[in-house]
Amino acid sequence: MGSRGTRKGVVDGSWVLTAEADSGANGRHNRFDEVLEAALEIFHRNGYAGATIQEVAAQVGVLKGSLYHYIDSKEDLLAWIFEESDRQSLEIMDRVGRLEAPAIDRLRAFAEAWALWYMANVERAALYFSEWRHLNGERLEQVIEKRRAYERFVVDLIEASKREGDADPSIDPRLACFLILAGINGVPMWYRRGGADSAAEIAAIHADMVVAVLRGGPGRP
Amino acid sequence: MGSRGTRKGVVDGSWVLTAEADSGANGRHNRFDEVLEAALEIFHRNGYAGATIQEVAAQVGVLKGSLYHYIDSKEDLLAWIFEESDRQSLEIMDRVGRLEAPAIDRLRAFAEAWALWYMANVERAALYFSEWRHLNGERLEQVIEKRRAYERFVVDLIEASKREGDADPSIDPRLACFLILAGINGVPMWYRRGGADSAAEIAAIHADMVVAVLRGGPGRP
Amino acid sequence: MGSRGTRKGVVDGSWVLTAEADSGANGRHNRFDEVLEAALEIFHRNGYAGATIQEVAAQVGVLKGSLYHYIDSKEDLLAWIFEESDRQSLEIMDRVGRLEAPAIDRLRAFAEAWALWYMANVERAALYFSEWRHLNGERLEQVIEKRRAYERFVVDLIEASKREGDADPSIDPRLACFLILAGINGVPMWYRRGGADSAAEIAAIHADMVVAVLRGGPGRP
Amino acid sequence: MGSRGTRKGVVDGSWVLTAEADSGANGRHNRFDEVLEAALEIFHRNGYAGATIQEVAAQVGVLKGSLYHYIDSKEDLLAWIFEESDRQSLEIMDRVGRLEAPAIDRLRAFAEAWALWYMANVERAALYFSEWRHLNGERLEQVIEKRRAYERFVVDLIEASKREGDADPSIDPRLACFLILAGINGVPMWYRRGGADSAAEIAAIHADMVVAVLRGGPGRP
DNA sequence: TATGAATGAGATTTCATTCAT
DNA sequence: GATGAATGAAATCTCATTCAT
Repeated sequence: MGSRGTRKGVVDGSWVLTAEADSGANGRHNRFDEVLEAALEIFHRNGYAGATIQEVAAQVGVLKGSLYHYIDSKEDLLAWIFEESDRQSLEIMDRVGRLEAPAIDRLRAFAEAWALWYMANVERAALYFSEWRHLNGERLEQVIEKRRAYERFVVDLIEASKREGDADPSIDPRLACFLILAGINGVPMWYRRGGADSAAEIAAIHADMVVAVLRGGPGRP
Repeated sequence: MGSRGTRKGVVDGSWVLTAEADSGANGRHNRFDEVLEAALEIFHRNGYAGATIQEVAAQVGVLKGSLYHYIDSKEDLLAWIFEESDRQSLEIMDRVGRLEAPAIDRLRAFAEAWALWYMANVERAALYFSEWRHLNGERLEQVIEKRRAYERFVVDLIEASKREGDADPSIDPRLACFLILAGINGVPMWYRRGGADSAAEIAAIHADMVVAVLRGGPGRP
Repeated sequence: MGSRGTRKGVVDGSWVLTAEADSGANGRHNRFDEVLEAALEIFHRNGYAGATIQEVAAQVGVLKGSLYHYIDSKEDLLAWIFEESDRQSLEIMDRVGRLEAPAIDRLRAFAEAWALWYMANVERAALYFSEWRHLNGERLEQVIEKRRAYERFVVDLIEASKREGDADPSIDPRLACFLILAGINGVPMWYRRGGADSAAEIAAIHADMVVAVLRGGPGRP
Repeated sequence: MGSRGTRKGVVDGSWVLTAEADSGANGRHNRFDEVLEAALEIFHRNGYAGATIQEVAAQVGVLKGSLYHYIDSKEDLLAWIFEESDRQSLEIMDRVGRLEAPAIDRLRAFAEAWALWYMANVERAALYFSEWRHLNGERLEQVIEKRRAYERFVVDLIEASKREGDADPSIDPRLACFLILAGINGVPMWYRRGGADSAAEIAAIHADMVVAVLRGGPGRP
C-alpha cells in the first residue's frame, strides 16, 4: 500500500494525457498536429493499411490533396505518430530510471506507469504495437531498435531484482519482460475510457500480477 | 505440479494443433484448405487490409483469378478462417464445460487451454483478435455475438468461483474475464514456436497469474 | 373482313409457335436445343453482353465448362439462335411470296404475319433486332445481308402496290418498309403473352396501320 | 396542314436539340457533361454491358481511373444519362399538358413531339428504352415508376378523346398508349440524321398513324 | 458427356500522389 | 495554403475458355 503511494509520484504528471492535452495547452494547436491526431484516430479505427488518406483529410476537414502540404507520404503520418509515441515511452523510462528504490519497486512502477499510459492513450498505444510493420527501410529498423531498448531496460530491472533477492532466480528475464510490455496489449479490446473500472485500478492489478509472477508466488506450489 | 498433470487431461488432445496438423495427417489436403492456410499466413504477415489476393494466390501456387473458384470475395477468406477459429474456440469451452471440478479449477483449466491454443495457433489466434473489424454486415454481428458468448462463459465461471469461496468477492468479473481472454494477446509479439520457453510453461504461468489475481493473494497487501 | 379470312391462310401454320413447339413435337428435344433455348431466355433477360455463359449453363442444368461440348464460343450461341430466326423469317416471306393476290394484300398479309410471329416469339424476335451488333466478321456481314434481303422483299411489294394503283405514289418505299419491319419492335416493352389483347387483334391493328399509311388515306388532309 | 402549323408551336423550342446543343452553346462545356456525352455515345454504340469504362475515358481523353472523379460507378453514368432523359421527357409532357385544345389534338401533338425528340436524340432515346434493366435497386424502381407516369399521361389523353367523341369508343387505351410510345422505337434501326426523309416528315407520319388508329379509320371496316 | 479446377485477359474500382491554378 | 482535376499503378473481381479426369 505504501508502495503504491510512492508510485503515484511516478505516474503523476501531465504525460498521462500528453498527446491530446499538450497541443491544446499552449495554443500551438496548429494544422500539423490536427493532421496527426486525425491520422491517429483513422488509423486506429481502420488500421493503417485499411485507412485512406481521403478519410484522414475528411477528418481534418480538407481535401486529400491538401494533406500533402504537411506530409510527403502516407507512411510519414505513421512515422510521425510513432515519433511522438517514442517520446512518451522514453519519458516513462526516464522517470522510472530516476527513481531511487529497489529494482522490484521500480519494476512495479514501470509496469503500472506503462499500463496507465496505455489506457490514457489507447489509440496511440494500440497503433504503436500493431502497425509498426507497415513502416519501411530505416524507419522500420529504428522501431525495432527502440523495441530492443525497451526490452533491455526491463530485462536489466528484472536481473537487478534477481540480484537484490526480490525475484525468483529461476525467472526467465525475457519472458517476464514481455509479460510486462505485452500483457497490457489486450486492453484496447475491452477498455473503455470512463468505464466502471478506473484506469488506476486496472494498472494496479497489472502491476500486482507482474510482481507476483516475478516473486514466484504461492500460486505455484 | 501434480495439478498440472491432471490439467494435461484437459488440454491433452489433438485439438491443440487441430487446424494445421489435421489436414496433413490424412492426405485429404484439398485445395480449399490449402487456400485457407495460405490466406492465414499472408493475412497474418501483412494484415488483412495490407494483404493482396495476389499474394495469397502466389502462396497457393495458382493465379489470382483462380482463387475465385473457391471464394466469392476476399472477405470470404477471412470469414472462413474465422469459422474454423470459432469451431476450435468452442471446443475448448466444451471440454472445460464438461469438467467435474470446482469452478476455480475449471477457470484455471480454461486459462491454460486458451493460452495453449493461442500458442499452437499463433497466426490464427492473432488474426482472430485483430482483424475482425474487417468483416461486414451479418458476419461482423456474428463475431461480436461470439465474443459475448465467450465473455459470458468466463464470467459465469468467475461468479461461480466467488460463490464457492475460491475467488476474492471484490473481484470484478468482467475485468477478470478480459484479463484471461486478452492477457495472452500480447504473446504473438514475442512468442516463437520452438523457442526456449515451451508453450506449456508459458501457459502454466498465465494460468497461475489468473488464479492468483482471482484469489486475491498476498500479492495484494 | 373477307380479306382477313384469307389472311388466316397465311398465318395458319405451325411456324407461329415454331421454336418452342417444334422440338417438343417430335421428341428430338435434345440437349443442344435445350442449350439454345436457355441461351435465348438468358440473352433476352440480360442482353447478350450482360449475360454469362454460367447463367446459360445454370438454366440448362449443367456446369459452364460442359456447355463447350455444344458450342465453340459464346458468340456461337447467338449465331445459332439467329440462324433459326432467319429460317423462320424466311418462311414468312416464302408463304407471302406464294400468295396469289394484289401486292397491297400481300403487304398486309406480310405485316400481319410479321407481327404475329413477333408476338409468338417475343424473346427471339427482340434479340434478333437488338443484339445483332454483337456478331463479328462474316456472321455480321451475313446478318446485314439478310436485313437487306428483307428490305428488298418489302420494298418490291410496296413498289408493286404503287404500280397497281393501291398505294400513294408519293410514298417513300424505304420509309414504309421500315415502318412495317420496325414498327412492331416496341411490342416487347409491353406485350405480355395471354394478355387481354390477343396477338391476332394487335397484329390486325398493325396491318391496318400499315395499309392506311400506304394508301395515304383521309387521315392526311 | 394548318394544324401542323400550330403543332410547330408545341414542338418549336430549343429542347429538341437540348442536350447536345445546350452545353456547346455557352462554353460551359464542363468536364462532367463531356463525360456524360461520351458515355452516351459509347453506351449507344456497344450497349451498356458491352461498353467499358476504358472506352468512355478514352472518348473523354482521360485515363479510366480519372472518370471516378466524376462518378462512383459505371451504373452512375447510366443513371445520370437517364436523369437528363427524364427531364427532357417531362418537358414534353409539360408543354403538351399546357396546350388548350381538344384531347385528340393534344395527343397528336404529343405523338409528334415524342417522335421528334426521339429522332433529335436517337442515342439518348434508344438507350432510354433498351438499357434501363441494367439499373438496380431504387434506381430501377424509379425508372419503372416514371414509365407508369408516362403511360398514365397518355392513357388519360386517350380516354379524354373518347369522352370528347374523337376516338373510337372500342379502342383499348393501354394498347393505343403503347402504340404511341413504343411505335417509334424501331426508328434507330434505320433513321440516319440528315437522311432524305426529314425528321419532321417522319414525325408527321407517325402522328397521322396514331390519330388514324384512334379515330378508327376507313381502313377498318 | 460431364465435371471442376485452372487460366489469362480484361473489367471495374481504389487510392496515394502530383500539380496547375 | 487549399483546391480539384488528373495520373498511374495496383487491387479486387469477372468470365470466356481450356483441359485432365
